[in-house]
Amino acid sequence: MKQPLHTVRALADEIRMRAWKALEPGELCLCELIELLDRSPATVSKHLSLLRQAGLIEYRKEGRWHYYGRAKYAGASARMLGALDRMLDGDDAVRADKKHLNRIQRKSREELCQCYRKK
Amino acid sequence: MKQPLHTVRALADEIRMRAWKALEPGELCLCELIELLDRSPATVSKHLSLLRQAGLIEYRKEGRWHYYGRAKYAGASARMLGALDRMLDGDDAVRADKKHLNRIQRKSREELCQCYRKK
DNA sequence: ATAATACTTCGACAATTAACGAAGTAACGA
DNA sequence: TCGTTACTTCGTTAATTGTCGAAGTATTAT
Repeated sequence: MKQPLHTVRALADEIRMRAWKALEPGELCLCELIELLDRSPATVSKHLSLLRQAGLIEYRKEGRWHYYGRAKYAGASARMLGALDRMLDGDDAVRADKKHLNRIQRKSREELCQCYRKK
Repeated sequence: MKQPLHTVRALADEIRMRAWKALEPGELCLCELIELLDRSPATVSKHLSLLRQAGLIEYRKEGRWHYYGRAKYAGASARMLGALDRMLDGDDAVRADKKHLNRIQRKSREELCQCYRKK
């Protein structure tokens, strides 16, 4: 039961499912995900660490920035996750996130990460 | 986000994932699932009602017995659930359940459903 | 050095969920 | 009709999970 359950549980949360889907085209910096998901840095960080524990995403540090991206999947996992991607393509929230992410990525680094200075 | 999340959440529990997998070959009576999953009737019934709300299983009544079986899936859902089935095939707990279920199904109706008389 | 930035981890609290006994319902049997 | 059986729903309790502020860490800037 271990691995499939672990994988499914990791995706069984709105924030984590949206984050995972947002990483389909490529890696993102945490600050972009914070802005996209509209949660505190601590919360987003914790969700991503959960996805990481499940082996669904990886991350690399580049100076101060932490980039998260999908892991490589194989076998039945890959097929399951691929099918889930297709299920999510039609979803309203996912499409809203896509638009939102486009706007976010047009911003500069200075405009982003405002979340740390906001108060 | 609605449907895919609903589906994934329904499966994000050990008992429900085992129940769902146990229904792959065909429908089962609740008392068989109670014996298999080793939980109280109330607990098993509630888990199955959750799977039903997610559209993953259906049930029909035949006299006093309630038979649960998988729903028909289509499109990306079908592919996702099919891949999940393959992921689960290798799992130890799933294989133990298969053996256990074989033994359970050799029992008569009178031997089964002892769970209601046990105390 | 010192200060700021971009995060993560910790600790606390609130909300959600799993579990089951007890009470309720529907079907069958005497 | 009255009891029994097979189950569901309800109500409570315990455990888990989501959330975020505060404190901690690593990296860059001055």
